[in-house]
Amino acid sequence: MTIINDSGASLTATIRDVAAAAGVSVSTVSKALSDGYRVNPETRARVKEIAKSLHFTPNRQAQSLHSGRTGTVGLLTSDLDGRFSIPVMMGAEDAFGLGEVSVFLCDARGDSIREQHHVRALLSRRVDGLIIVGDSTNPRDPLSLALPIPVVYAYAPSSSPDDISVISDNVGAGRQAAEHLISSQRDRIGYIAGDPTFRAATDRVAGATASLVAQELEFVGGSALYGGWTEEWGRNAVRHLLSVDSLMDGVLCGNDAIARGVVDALREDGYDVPRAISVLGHDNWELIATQARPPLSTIDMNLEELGRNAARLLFRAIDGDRAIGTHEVKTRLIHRGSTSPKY
Amino acid sequence: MTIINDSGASLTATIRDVAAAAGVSVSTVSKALSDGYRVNPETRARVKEIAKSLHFTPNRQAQSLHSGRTGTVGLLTSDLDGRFSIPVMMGAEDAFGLGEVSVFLCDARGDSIREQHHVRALLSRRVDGLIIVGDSTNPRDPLSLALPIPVVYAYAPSSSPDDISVISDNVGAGRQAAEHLISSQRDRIGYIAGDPTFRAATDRVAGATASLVAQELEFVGGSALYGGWTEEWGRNAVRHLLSVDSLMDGVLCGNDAIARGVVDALREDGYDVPRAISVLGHDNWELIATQARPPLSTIDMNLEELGRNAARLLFRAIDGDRAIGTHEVKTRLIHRGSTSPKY
DNA sequence: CTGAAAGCGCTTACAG
DNA sequence: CTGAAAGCGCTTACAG
Repeated sequence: MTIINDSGASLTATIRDVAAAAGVSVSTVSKALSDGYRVNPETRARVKEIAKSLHFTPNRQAQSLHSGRTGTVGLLTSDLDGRFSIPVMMGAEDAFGLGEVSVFLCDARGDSIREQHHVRALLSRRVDGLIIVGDSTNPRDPLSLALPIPVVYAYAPSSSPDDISVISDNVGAGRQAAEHLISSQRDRIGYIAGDPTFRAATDRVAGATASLVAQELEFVGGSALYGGWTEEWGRNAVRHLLSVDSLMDGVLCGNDAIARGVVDALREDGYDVPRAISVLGHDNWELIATQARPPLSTIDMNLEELGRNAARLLFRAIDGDRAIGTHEVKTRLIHRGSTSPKY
Repeated sequence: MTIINDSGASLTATIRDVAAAAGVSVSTVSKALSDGYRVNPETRARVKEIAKSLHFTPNRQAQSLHSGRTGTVGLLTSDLDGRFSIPVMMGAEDAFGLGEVSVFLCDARGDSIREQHHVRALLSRRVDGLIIVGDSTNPRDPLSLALPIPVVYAYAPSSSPDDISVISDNVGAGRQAAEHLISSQRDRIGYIAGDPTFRAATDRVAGATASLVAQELEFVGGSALYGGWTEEWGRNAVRHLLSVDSLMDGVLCGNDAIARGVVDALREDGYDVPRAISVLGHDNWELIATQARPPLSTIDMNLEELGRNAARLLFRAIDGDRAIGTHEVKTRLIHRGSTSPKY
């Protein structure tokens, strides 16, 4: 948008305005502003001076016509209101923003038609690459269009091994969780898992199971209890587990909502958390975890780091180095009040 | 990024490739693809056919050199992880996405240096306009740079009356909350407010106070109790209020976290929510509100609508119609289990 | 060291 | 109806 003022000059100056004001040619202005070109130091100084006084900002759209790169990237999410995609996006935005690239945000709202539509729009803007961030850890179908630019799948991996994906190490997270309880001398551990249709739920259970087995332990009741991701499920399930083993001393939970339900039920039933029974969640949802009584120990997925990695992998791919395969980011134990040594 | 295949043809076709393949001039292709130009129907059909087979997508960057508009807009947020900015952004993205405009996302992280940096980057990309999404309802200083493009402030209004701002009607929200309790035959109402340095806290109290006064009522203890936005504050404050008036029959809370603390404390102390004491929150944070026992009635700020309005106002401004001033969006009562008629 | 020219991918009067 | 030309804002060999 160009606004013309009284004197007829454009409010957003072009390189020609600068050239005219400096009394040199357009090409000289271009070189003077670019560094790395041989230009008389005085000329350069004067041009820069004038460019600044005119608030000249080179038009990146025009520049990109030459470089072939636009310095833009598309971030395509399937659920903007998702608790998982936001931190991933923050990380990516952060990694890109430091360089010179700007990110286009598109929300497909879980609709593949909408997704295609957005991809086309992004292509017409000649983005240099694409990050597809998913809303669950379940693998997803790769984009159906053949794209002339690199794509990185974040959080939800592509189901194709030839694509570039970055995910959380949920199996490792499960292991990390179990090891934390085991190292706190807990040996009667129950597992209250989330919705079994979610890969995150089963992966976490798998990791935890492996750790128990390594210690020749097994879960209270023989195996993990699957349900939903809610507090209510946590409350109900923990009471059931206690009816199976009244001496249970540790509970692993599929996420923090479940864990919160568990600590609420235990407190109401007169159990001492964390001394008698330690409780560990997943996801580190601050809103829930910090306000619980006691505040929840939990496993953080390092989602911002995941987003940063996705950005880095995309950079590499844009530079021709496609690191195909699924890259995992390590999780991190957050120690709060719901876990402690037994004695 | 252009990938060259075996035959030497560019993978991302240009208008010249189409022209060559169709045996017509570049200008004819341009017109054929644009509709609204007089072109032989057969030529047009053939050109479209070929364009499609070549996967031709016009380069919007190049197009914008002529139109003066890029069809892009900047969304500058001060806290991407904020619970408030996300829905606002969703609304804006939604309103823009339906048209032909793409949105650049920038997260300033509450840092005004970073903000300036992002604004400059956006300017160099020649965005047609800017939406500044705040992280609280407190008015903020307008952008210091003089911009050649329109700006809309969302959620946090600009402190300048000459700017365009869209906010939630928090005074109205407070009124709506109080009227809901009053119409449920509650007449001994306490108010547990949030952090008094937040405009949202004081606005909501102001609205509720006005409604009570209109009924010749006053809050338990004479006035609202300010504290923090936490569950713990809610638990402590409600017990204090009960010590002041053991017959209190309604509690208005500054947000849902406070309300959740309140219902927890009441349940633990043996009060019947909602019959004996009704409790109402603000913000409609699903994660907290739906999981509370009972689920929380609350006031929703319609943030997506706020975002959509911001987008519409920006559209208008880009078209030359700057609706300056502060536009309010109405809030909405969400009725769940924590409020009910008294008898 | 500086500038005229060609060109990036497209559009739009203007001739024919 | 079609195409050659000029131009949008910039960059980059190429002469001078």
